[in-house]
Amino acid sequence: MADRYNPQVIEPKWHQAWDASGLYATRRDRPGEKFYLLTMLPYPSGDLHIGHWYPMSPSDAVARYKRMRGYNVFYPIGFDAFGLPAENAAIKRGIHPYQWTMANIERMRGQLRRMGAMWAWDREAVSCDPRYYVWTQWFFRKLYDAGLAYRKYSPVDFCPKCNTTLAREQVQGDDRHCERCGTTVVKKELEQWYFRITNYADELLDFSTIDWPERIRTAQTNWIGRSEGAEVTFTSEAGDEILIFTTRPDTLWGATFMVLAPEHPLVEKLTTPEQRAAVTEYQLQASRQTEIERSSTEKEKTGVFIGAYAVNPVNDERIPIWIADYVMMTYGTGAIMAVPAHDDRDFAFALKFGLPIIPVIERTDEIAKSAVWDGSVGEEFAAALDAAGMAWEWLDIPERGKFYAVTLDGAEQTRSYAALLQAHLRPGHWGDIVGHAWQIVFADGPMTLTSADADRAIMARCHAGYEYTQQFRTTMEMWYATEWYRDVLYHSDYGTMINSGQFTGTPGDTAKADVTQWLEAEGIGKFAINYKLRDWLISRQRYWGTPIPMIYCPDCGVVPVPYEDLPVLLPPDAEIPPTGENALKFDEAFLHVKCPQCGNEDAQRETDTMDTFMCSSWYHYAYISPYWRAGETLGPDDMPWDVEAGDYWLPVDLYTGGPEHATMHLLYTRFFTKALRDMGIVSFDEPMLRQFNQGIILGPDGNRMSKSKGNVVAPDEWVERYGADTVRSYLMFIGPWDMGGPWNPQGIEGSRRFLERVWAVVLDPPQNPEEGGDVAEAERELRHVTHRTIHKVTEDIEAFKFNTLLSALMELNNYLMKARETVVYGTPAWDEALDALILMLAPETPHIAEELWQQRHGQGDFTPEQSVHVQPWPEYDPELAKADTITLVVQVNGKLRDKIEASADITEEEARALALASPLVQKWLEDKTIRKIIFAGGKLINIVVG
RNA sequence: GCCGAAGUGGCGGAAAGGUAGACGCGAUGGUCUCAAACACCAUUGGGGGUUGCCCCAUGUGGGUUCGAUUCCCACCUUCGGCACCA
Repeated sequence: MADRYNPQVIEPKWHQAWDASGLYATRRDRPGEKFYLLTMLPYPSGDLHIGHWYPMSPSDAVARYKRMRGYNVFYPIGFDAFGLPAENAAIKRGIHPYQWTMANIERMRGQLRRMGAMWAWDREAVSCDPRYYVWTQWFFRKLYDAGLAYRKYSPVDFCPKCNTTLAREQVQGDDRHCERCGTTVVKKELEQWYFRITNYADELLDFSTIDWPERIRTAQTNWIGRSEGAEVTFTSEAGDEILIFTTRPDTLWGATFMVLAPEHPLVEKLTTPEQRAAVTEYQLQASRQTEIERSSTEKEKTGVFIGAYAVNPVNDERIPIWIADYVMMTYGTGAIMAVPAHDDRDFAFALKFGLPIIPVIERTDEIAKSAVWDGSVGEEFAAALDAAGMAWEWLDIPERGKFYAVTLDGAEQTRSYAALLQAHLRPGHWGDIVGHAWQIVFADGPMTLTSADADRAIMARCHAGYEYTQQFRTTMEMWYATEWYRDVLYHSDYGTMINSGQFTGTPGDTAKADVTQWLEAEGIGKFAINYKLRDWLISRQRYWGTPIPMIYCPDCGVVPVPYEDLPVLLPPDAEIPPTGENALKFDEAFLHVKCPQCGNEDAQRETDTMDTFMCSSWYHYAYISPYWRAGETLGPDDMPWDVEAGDYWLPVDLYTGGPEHATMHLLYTRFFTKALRDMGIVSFDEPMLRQFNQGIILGPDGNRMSKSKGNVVAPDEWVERYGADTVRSYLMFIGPWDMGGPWNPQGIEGSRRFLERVWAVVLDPPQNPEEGGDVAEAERELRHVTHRTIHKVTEDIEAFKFNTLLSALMELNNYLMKARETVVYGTPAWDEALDALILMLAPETPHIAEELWQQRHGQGDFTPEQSVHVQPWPEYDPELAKADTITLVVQVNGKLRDKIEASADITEEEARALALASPLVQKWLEDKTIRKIIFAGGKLINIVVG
């Protein structure tokens, strides 16, 4: 009997042997292609939980697999070591952020090594090391020199608790809270540094050269938010030009008012004295708004009329100008034309404030509705509707009574209905048609809602004729009161233009382009594109980050730190103020500096540090040659890594990580590479060719793991109990890698049992061997099973389907357990099967695979050439995988009726004969005629009877 | 509201348009044991039955097909992200 499987012994043993033999040193001498596999670098928060292992175990398996396939694999790791938690820990515990971070990194290195991953530790890079951040600063300077970094005085989101500004991506939720600590952010006016990521907006929308998950591409596309439309100049009555952006120039004729953002610069000038007080009050309220925690997501529209009017340039209509907080100063031009008939926000605003709503685009479905109140027409109306084939029903509104609710389909029917209605109306009464047409039909003829003037005329007649309508300010408001109408009152279709002067009748598919062209010809407006994407705000008012290498001189102004003076070092002895304020502001030695341009002694350093996403935008380059040229003097023409090595390894072939970075890190790093390309530093357009996002491992209760829920799974204790191989394989077995799922503390037992059984199959002799049997046949069957498994496992690992990969290996092992007791034990086919099993386990469970491989093939002292992890991946032989017999599935009308063992190369003729001969099948054919027989894929036959 | 993902046994989950529930967990019964644990063997979607059988079942309702968990249409639910972007 061999020793029992004891991971506590073999795992440390192999860690040591692998390290000592240099097995995982990065090599370029293998015959195959290079493969740069990158997994998102961890933040050293202190403890690794199982959530860190979840992305890393499968990534490591892929790296190992690729190596067995002959690739030169580069699989580096490092630490994203700047950031707020270190500073907060410093305040709380009186430890310097550097010490805190380094202690955590040391602890995590140990935990990561216990996983047995094949990381290239010789290429480790830590972003808070001055030898690292000197290059982060160098990149900042290059971006500055390229005009991609600029400083702007602007209102920014500021977290009072973290004491720093946040990028737009880092502010979340309706209450606009800080991503990190949950505190509601405030607006602050500060001088801040930005990167011009917006220069690359269009290029960032192009994913054609990279294989990234759809959800990431969609998230980035939505985030960049490109819209095409037009900029159009409206003019105030006093002659001020008000520029607006619209995606719907085809709706210009329906603009019945304008809305400016409360902070729009023209508000001051345009506001009339009578409205001044109300406007100022509203502006104040709006500016405070982000500071107030909003309790509800209901966004009731608010706004104030500023007293002034503008002229709609397409039809010379005089329209009022309002301010409202639903218009953002930061998007477009900060001013809009409001087209309430075809924009839901404008529609809600107009309804609330009684502004006219004039449809200028036809519905594409041509549906119309008409409500005719009981008594407005004679009783013969119902029969007339039926005779004309018009759909109607009686509806009853308790306070208002009954009405004929007529639904009309198409222009033709709507027209004839208008005539029919008019003919049946009693004197002094009316009925409305809404949707495809917009009319009030009176006994003496219809009035149509074609303009704001028409709206006023209609209301005047209604008010005079029927007291009930006097509560309504506009025709649309009156119609809106009938609930049954609501779904046809507003739409945003691209339909045929109506009520639009010379453009009336322009079809929806060309309307936008036609109007834009005309606007340009008339000099009223021009084609324009807008993005939601804003420039990347990188300034952080914190100590623990990369100092921004800039100097402010009383004489020269903003002066960049010369390349040769880099790095600007963080003062290691800085005192972290308990308030969380930036220690650099109080560090006299850091702060005061001589101007590098004019020598003025009163210059000051920039005290802000960079967003840590700057560090992670280029870490995959740092790994190429970590701490490159440390201590040397740098210049603008240097290369930030070993070019020869970079040319070999770059770009990243596969990037694995979480999808939560979709609009931050993954967008920034693409921008960064494109900027480097334009500087001539790299020659490719995208940093990572392929990306795969894993899911989230949940707590045993199915919830996200968090300290507050008390459901965090710590890997250390599980490794102690079961070994790293069991933890690794269980994490891969739970389910599809990209789906995540709950950690089941009982489920892991199965993974451990599986490895125990592998151990037993490989090392233990038969327990109750069977006597006799056909050896050749048994070998053929075993080879069939082995090669089918190789095929399946190879396909699965290529597709990152580790759960089904492992279940295939379990099946093979289950088969071997039974086969061990037969004559096949000890045959060449048996040995081949054991080797294949071990080789296929090597990527997922590297320690047990190494141990078993060495027990079978080891020759004394371990050398890296002998390792299971450099053996070639088993070859799949399709001939051997083929089975001799199949189970022919026989269906009658698609229902399973019999299964018949048959030769694998059975012909359709033979299959028919077999199937029809089956008594189980014949039962279902009695009294029936065979209509058709389908023979599919050599494994199924379906008899169709009727 | 918009975008994305997903609904299959008691649970995690399998199924190139072709035997629904692979593999594993749990459960039940058995072997071993003084006993327990481990291990091993058997059973394990629901219902019926004449027990070498049948019916029902993949969120709901339709459709395409000889055949649908898979494709199409509509809807419901859950999770994740974005959210007044003109």
